[in-house]
Amino acid sequence: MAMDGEGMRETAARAAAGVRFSGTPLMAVRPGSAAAPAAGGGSPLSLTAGEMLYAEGEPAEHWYEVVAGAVRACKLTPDGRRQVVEFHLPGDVFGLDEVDGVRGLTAEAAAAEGRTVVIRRCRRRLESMAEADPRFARRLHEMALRRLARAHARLVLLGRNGAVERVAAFLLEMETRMPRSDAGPGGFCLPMTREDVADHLALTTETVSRTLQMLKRRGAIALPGLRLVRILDRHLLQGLGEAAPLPAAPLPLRGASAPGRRLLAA
Amino acid sequence: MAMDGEGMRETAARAAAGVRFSGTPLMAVRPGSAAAPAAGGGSPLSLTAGEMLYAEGEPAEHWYEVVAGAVRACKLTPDGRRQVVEFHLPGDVFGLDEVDGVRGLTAEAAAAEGRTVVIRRCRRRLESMAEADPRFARRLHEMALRRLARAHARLVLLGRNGAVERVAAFLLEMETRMPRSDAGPGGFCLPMTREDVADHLALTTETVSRTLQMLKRRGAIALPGLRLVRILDRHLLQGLGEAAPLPAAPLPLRGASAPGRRLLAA
DNA sequence: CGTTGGATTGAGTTATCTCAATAGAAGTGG
DNA sequence: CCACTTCTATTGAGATAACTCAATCCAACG
Repeated sequence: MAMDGEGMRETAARAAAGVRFSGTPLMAVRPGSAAAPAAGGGSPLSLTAGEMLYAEGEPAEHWYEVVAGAVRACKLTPDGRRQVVEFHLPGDVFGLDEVDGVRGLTAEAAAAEGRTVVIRRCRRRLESMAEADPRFARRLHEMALRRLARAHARLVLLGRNGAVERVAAFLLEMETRMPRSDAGPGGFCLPMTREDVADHLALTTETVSRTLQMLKRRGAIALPGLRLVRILDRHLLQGLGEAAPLPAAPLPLRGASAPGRRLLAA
Repeated sequence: MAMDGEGMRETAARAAAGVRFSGTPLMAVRPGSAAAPAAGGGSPLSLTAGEMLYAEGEPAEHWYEVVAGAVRACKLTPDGRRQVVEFHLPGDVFGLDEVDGVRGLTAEAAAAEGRTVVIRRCRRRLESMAEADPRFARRLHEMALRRLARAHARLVLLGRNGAVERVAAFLLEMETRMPRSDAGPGGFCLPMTREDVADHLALTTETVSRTLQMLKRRGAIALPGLRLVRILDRHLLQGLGEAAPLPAAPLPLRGASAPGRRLLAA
């Protein structure tokens, strides 16, 4: 597996240098900075696959940083349907977008191989920091806005794209977010099961599986291992991930919905 | 139409008393408050159906408040597909969730009858206010978090619900957000076309139409006019809007996807 | 080496989409 | 005020992408 021994220590070291969300450090640990103490403290938690960190509706007392593995943030419907709203990967922070101090999502360890490690810290402390330092508060606000923009992009993906486009977009996103440790260039390890991917893309495991195999047959990706993916033809994948092939002459300027056609076959 | 003459003046008056987003006033105009001048100023704009306020990618210089009609905030794909991410209704403010000062969504007047009226104000001024008053900055942050939670709820709706559930949820939401001016108790006017609704719920106009007619046949709603809706059986709608009917004995605790079955017929 | 849980593959079903036609409002100009 | 156009909404019939159910495969693990 990718996230143990050397690999894991490397990730932990990077985390110690500054908490990140999507590439922007939340708290750069400059010596003497107000942020330094909070970045230093915190309790590491080690979770096995499926373990829950918190559930929707609970009071929100902590926020978290992923060190290794992956966390899924999901909504559950009373009848057992599940929507994975977001995956949190090593370096990401999560659990600080709560309204009125109540969890809006459920967070569970997703990584199926190895353990998922997170660092837990106090929300109260973060809040007092934000009150003391307006620039820090602004940073938090900006992070929330970025997540909002992300959620909007996902709405389009789920609302207006077919299975091929969803899976292609997901693979391209994961490639940029995961450390490319295995499988050479363009290769990475998916830290979650097909079921998790399906619940994220609003598909079934069967459709995810079939779509991956189709992308492989088409030469867009290679699947060197159960969880390993290597991007072979990024351009092809991007084409599939962005839109359906444009219709020729009678361009439907307002045809709002038209998922990719005839793409699973051959 | 509902939003002219008396009705419209009423809405404008309410707006003058304080800018609201989803029930929480953004700037309560207390005499002498720092917020008062900003709430007072601003240029009113009158738009005809389809007119664009701003487009994705443009620099974001202003924010807006809806006075009458409705605004749709949408994403457009290069091939003409559209996803209405949110509708902004009278009393709502929008256009202040931008990342790096660039529009992430396109905003257009949606209301098909009458004109859409918005008030435009300077983002710069809002930002300096936020810098001056941490409590105000906090309010802005909270509003963003609320919109994020809303986006998450919509992800579930689009990802894990069938057409009936989406339409039912939409009607219930609109009932709470729209002024109940026409059509008596539980009655309101949809300020957008079926196409807008379809692009919001990720359906086609045909499916929206068929679903509405089905809800009418079932006695859940009445459709006294083209755009008028009256909720007759809120309980039934809520049942349809929340989840598919629970399967009897063999409960699929992990069956993640199962859109409502056999609901369009009869 | 058998067991277990995830992943894949196959065959049939269906909810929703597409295409096409009709019906109804709203607006325009004589 | 009434034809005429135009846009929106509804209804019908057939096509299809994705789902469901079911079987098999495979890797990991005890």
